[in-house]
Amino acid sequence: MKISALSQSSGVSVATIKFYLREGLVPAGRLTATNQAEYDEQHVRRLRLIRALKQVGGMSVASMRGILVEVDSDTVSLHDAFGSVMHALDPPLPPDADVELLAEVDEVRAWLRRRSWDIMPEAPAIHRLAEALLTLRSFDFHTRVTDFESAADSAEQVAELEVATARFQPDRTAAVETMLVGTLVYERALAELRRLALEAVSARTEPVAPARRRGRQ
Amino acid sequence: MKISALSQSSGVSVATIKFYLREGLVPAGRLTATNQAEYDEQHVRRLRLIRALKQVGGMSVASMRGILVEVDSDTVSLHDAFGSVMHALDPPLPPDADVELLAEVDEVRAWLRRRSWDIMPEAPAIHRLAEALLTLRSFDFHTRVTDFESAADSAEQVAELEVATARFQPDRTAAVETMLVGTLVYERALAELRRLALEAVSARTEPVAPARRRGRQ
DNA sequence: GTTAGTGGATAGTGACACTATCCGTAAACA
DNA sequence: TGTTTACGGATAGTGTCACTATCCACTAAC
Repeated sequence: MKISALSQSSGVSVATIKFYLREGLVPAGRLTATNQAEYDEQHVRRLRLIRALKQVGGMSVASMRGILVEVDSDTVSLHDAFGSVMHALDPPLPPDADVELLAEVDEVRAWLRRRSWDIMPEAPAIHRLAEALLTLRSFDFHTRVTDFESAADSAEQVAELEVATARFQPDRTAAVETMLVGTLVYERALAELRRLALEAVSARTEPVAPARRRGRQ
Repeated sequence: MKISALSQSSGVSVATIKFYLREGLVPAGRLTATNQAEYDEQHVRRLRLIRALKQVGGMSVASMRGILVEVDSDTVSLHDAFGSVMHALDPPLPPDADVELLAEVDEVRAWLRRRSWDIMPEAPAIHRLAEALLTLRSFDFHTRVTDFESAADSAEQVAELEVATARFQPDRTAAVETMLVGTLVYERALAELRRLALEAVSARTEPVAPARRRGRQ
């Protein structure tokens, strides 16, 4: 497969593929001459992944490069690879953490321990969750981690399915790519589900007058 | 309060406030002379909201303007205002929808009907959810809306709390702003929770050897 | 009366994600 | 065999975005 065929089967323009090659998002093809290279299904899959990360995850080229380096590196266990990708997904932590945030982080960690969730102590998601909880509190939501038991149960349920699907993949790279795309796209799906729940609850709380009633779907 | 004081109490630079004023993200102050204006708490609150939308929601100035127009417009009911903001949050739908997507949209709508969720038929979230489900399926996840019953239950639970908190606000603008920030920040929090769940499930599925075991938090 | 700060306008900056062009070479076709 | 097309690789250019800097006439504060 030459570059124009790769462009055809991925829907990405030749110029853009060249750009991604330069940026190291897509591995180079196998050279058959000074100006001819062979690309394969691996490259098509990679371009599909890049499109998903960009469109659904809103990721920048720089952060995709960071993630894809983790995808391609062969760490010892698949779990380690998942972890690296997960940690690379969250933006790096700023070094300045105030007391309030640290206290919240401790609460989250204690909650995780009670749930028997085995998480790396330095997982960025812990900090990001604590941060979000603090922001919520500054906007009048009296939310604590402990209010998330039911949400955690349902997240765990979906996670089982995702991990199973990822582990079912034929090779390691495909497994990590599946985990990555699953993380982001399920996130999007569940966020949209939440928005629908908000609209439904708001409608129930303040029923719409019959005259102006929206048609039911 | 003059602009330098507003800058102080919001942590946003004077130059940036001027920029937001030009862009219509922040309402103009009350002019007391040709070159003097008064700002108040409303402006501080707005700047805090903008920071949250930008940092947590990753929103662009253009989309924030679109949202904030909805926040400031006084529609008839609070529910309508919530709806407008919700619909403005999702990017506008492309006019080209293929058969596959439309079928998925129908499935989502049928599911919503079964759940008795009263949603506007044209809610962008329906399309976005259908889109995400299709993407998941193209990546080996055999996911259907009906797999989200438990997730929907827990989303509904959190939504109750959010709507109650928003309705508790003193004035309409504050209520809509609260709903908006709640939508995005809870989304972030639940996404991080999900990432933790994935790490926990992955660890459980492939236990880490004791020698390399990460310390429990 | 001097100086610092103000609202408002305009121009400039740096990052980002491509996109276009050029080059020497190789493949595909006539 | 010649000619056209496509290739890989390099470099330069483009449009958008979110500020940022500078300038101006003017006012407030010391």
